[in-house]
Amino acid sequence: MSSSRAVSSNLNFERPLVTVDVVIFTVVDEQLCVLLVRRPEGDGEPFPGRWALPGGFVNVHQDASLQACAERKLREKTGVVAPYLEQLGSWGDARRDPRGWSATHAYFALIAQPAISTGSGAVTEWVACDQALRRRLAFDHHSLLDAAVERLRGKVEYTSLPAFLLPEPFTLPQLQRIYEVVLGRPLDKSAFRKRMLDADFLVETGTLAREHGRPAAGYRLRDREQATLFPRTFKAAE
Amino acid sequence: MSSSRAVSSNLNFERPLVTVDVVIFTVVDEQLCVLLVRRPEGDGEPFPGRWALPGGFVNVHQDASLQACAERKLREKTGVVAPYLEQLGSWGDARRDPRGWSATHAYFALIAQPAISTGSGAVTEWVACDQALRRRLAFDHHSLLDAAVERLRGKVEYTSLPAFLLPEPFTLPQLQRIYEVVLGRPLDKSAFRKRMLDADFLVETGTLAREHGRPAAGYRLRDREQATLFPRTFKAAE
DNA sequence: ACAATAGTGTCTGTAAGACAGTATTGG
DNA sequence: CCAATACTGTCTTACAGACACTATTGT
Repeated sequence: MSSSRAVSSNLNFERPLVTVDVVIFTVVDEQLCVLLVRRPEGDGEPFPGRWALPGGFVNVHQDASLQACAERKLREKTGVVAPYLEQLGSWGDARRDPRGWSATHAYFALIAQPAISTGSGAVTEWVACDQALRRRLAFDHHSLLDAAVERLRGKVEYTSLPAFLLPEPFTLPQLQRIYEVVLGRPLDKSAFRKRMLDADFLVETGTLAREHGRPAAGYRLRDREQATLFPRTFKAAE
Repeated sequence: MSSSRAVSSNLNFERPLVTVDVVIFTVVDEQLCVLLVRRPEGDGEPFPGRWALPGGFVNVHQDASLQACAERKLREKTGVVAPYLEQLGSWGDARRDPRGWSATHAYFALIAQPAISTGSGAVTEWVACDQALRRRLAFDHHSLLDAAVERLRGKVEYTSLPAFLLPEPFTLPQLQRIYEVVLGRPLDKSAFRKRMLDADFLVETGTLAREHGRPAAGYRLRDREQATLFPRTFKAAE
């Protein structure tokens, strides 16, 4: 397609740089964490040594689509193949990258556990979200991360999204903990259980023993492709 | 910024084409409509003569940002300056444009009325959404339009978005009609009014006379920058 | 007075939150 | 038996929906 066909209309104008960045969330020690990578120190590199979200240029010969590009970045950094992956939005202007007018396509991913923290050569680190937002990140990655956290927090109020942060099978008390971690407030056990089970997005898979106390029922997601919407938010807006 | 500074890192790879498309909604005759433009017939133009969403290449010298670019497209086609404008998402892959790997940033706008239907030279038309989705549109614009309609329909269930489709001041019965048009089902008057007034996003501006019957109270939006979220959807999910 | 439209009051059903209760495991 | 955790039942409250009612205009 992009090879030989002569096109008479004028395409000889300057094109922006096109990148994809991925905000990868997981939960470690009951804390919502995001994956950061260190920018290289090479000559001419923007923001050398700064922490940044994993990402990079779209390779028009390697990447079939933006989504495929995001999946590639995620795979390269974490080894995870089939995560929950959702487009977050795009950020593009003349000044966000010193190398020129650039537009980045941001995705956000929810994965179960840092399967491999160090994949390729780059230095990567899981950082608690609140802490990551206090660091001086490269480019406008503070904005991207902020938007991602806000979107996640918002959606947690009325979707099953947090279930994608847990390895399967999981128990309802575990899931409730995740909700509470992301929302930053406690939830009522009875209401939580009724809500999850009524939404009918979980499949029971047997009983899971824990260290102490009564074993809990194990569950997995009926559909790992998309989240379920609840008819209401958790607490009425005020 | 993009001028003279020598950068040693290698930027000599092929860059995708970067465009912005805008899905512009309005309501005409109690129908949700979208603005379409006819593709030019020139030699080498993709999809000559087909209907498409208004949009075009990002001009790195003219557009300060993607959002500014979308506002420019909207202004050029409709003359509208300050609409509700929200990013919809991005579509990018190797095949959507025959001229090469391209990525488009889609926005969706809600405006009050086709102030000027014909701005620049291009042929433009307001088309009812359902009908537009049955036409064969250029590029992957069917997908973009479909996503925009779905997003709008979805958000109408729990946000004040439809208010941006009306010229101010408007009345509650008018607003309810818009909700019903977009949702495609009738709503209860009492419940609707309670919900709108409780959400506290409207400001009363006096009384508006109509052709027949009792005059209605006029309202305008307290904040034209963003929509208000309701705590529940209109009808419980089933 | 009547048509037409705007706006209100009242009842009911549903579901979330609060919270106390019961159930099942290991030591 | 006790600690610890999982799960359930019951009561209350909030609010959306249904629907009948009242209010205000023009003719």
